[in-house]
Amino acid sequence: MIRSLRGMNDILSEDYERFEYFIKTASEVARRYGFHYIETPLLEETALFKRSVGESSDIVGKEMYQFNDKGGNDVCLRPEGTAGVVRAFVQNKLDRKGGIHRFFYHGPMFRYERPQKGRLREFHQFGVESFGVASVYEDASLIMMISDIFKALGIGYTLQLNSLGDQNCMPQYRESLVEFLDLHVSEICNDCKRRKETNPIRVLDCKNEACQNLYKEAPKLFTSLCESCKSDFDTLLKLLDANAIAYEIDTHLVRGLDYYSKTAFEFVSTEIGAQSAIAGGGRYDRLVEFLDGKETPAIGFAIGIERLLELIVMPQKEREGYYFGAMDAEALETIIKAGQAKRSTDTVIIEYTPKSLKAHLKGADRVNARYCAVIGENELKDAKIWVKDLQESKEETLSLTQFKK
RNA sequence: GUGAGAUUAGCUCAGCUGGUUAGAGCACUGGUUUGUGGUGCCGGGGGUCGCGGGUUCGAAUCCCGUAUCUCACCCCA
Repeated sequence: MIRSLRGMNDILSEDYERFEYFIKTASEVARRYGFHYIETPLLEETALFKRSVGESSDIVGKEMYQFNDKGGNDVCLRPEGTAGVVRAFVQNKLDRKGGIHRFFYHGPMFRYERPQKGRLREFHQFGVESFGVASVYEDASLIMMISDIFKALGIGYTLQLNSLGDQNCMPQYRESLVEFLDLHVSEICNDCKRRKETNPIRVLDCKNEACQNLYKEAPKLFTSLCESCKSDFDTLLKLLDANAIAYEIDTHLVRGLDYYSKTAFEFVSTEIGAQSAIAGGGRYDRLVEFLDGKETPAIGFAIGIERLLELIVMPQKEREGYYFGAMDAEALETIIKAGQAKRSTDTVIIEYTPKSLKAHLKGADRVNARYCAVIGENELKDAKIWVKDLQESKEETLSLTQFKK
C-alpha cells in the first residue's frame, strides 16, 4: 500500500467539516476588519525565505523542502506565509502606491520536522498581514481580531505579550546580552551556546533551569527599550485593557523568525500538549525594505489550524436535505427522477437499491437527512410520493407534481 | 537531529510466562410474518496480528532491523 508521506495527512469527513468551519469563521472576522484575501504560490525562490525568515532560524537552516527545479532554480515549498505576501506586496508595487493594504490568507505550509501532535510536515495556517499602518492601534486591532476568531469558535487561550524593540534599541540590547553570555559561557547549556552565535535573544526562551536562574541577572530587553518602543507598548496595554482583552506580559517571549520587531504576541492553549502556540505574530516594520520594497510599517499573525481543530466547538448539526428510496425495482426510475429534480434546491441522497420502508428510514437517519421520501407499490400506482419529516416525525403522501412545487 | 513508548477487524482495545480454526464492544449489513428511523431481539461479512528477517517442532506472543504514530527535547503556528 502506498501511504502518504510522513507528517502529511489527508483531511476528510468530520475533520474537514471542522477545517472548513474554521476557515469560514476566521475569514468572516478578517473581512469585518477590512482585510482582503490574497493567494500566493506554494513554491517560491529559496532566497525569499533566506532573506526574510533568516538563515539563522531553524526553519530556513534545516527545515525547508528545498530543491532545484528543472530550470535549475533554487526553490522551496513555503515554510510560512508572511514572506510570500510581502513579496507579492512589493512585486505589485503597492509599497510605491502608498496607503493601507490589508490581506488575509490560508493554505498549506511545509517544514521538514519530526512530526508529533500539533506539528506536521504539511500543515495549514490562517494568517493576516497589514501594511502601511505604523500606529500601535493596528497591533491592538489584530490582537482583538484573533480574540474575536477564538471567541466565535469557543476556544480558550492565554495571550502572552512582549516588545522586541526596534532598530534603535534592539541591536544595543543584543550586544549587551552577548557580552553577558560571554562572561558566563561556562555556565550555560549547549543549546544556549549555539543560540549565542545564531540568535542570542532566543536564550531567554531556554527551558533549562540553570540557564533561567542565570538569566535573572541578565540585562532585560524590557528595561532597555527606547522611548518610542516603550510608549507604544504602554499604549498597546491600555488599548487591550480598555477592550477587555486579558494578557500576560512575558519578557522572555521571543519570536523565532528574524523579521519581527516591537510588538510580539503569542496565543497559547494548555489543552493541546507541548505544541501549545495556537497563534503568533508581531510587527515587522523592516521586512518590506529587506525584500527591496520601500520602507513600510507592517504587522501580521498566523494561526496554526491543525493545532486548534480539536478545540473548536462546532455548532450542533441539524438534519438537512432529502433521502430518496424505492421499495420496489419498478419505482426506482421514478424516485431517481424525483430526487434529481429536488437537487436544484436541496441536498439529495438517492438510494439505488430497493428495500423495505424500515431500511430506508434507517438509511435516511444515518445520513442525517431531514426528509425521507419513498415510493412503494401504492404510491407508484397513484403517482404519489410518501415523505416523512424525520425531525418533526410528521409524514404525508403527496402527488408527484405537487411535491416538485 | 536526540531520547522513550506504541503498532492486533473501519474505530477503541483484550489476547497471561510461544501451543490447535485470533476475540469483545462499537460501527457496517440483513432479518425480526403483511409499509415506519434515531432506542429491542436474532444473524452475517470483515484481520497476510505495521513490514522484513531470525530463533523454534510451532511466533500476534521471544530477538534484530525497518516504517509509521505518540510523548519529551529542539523548534514553532
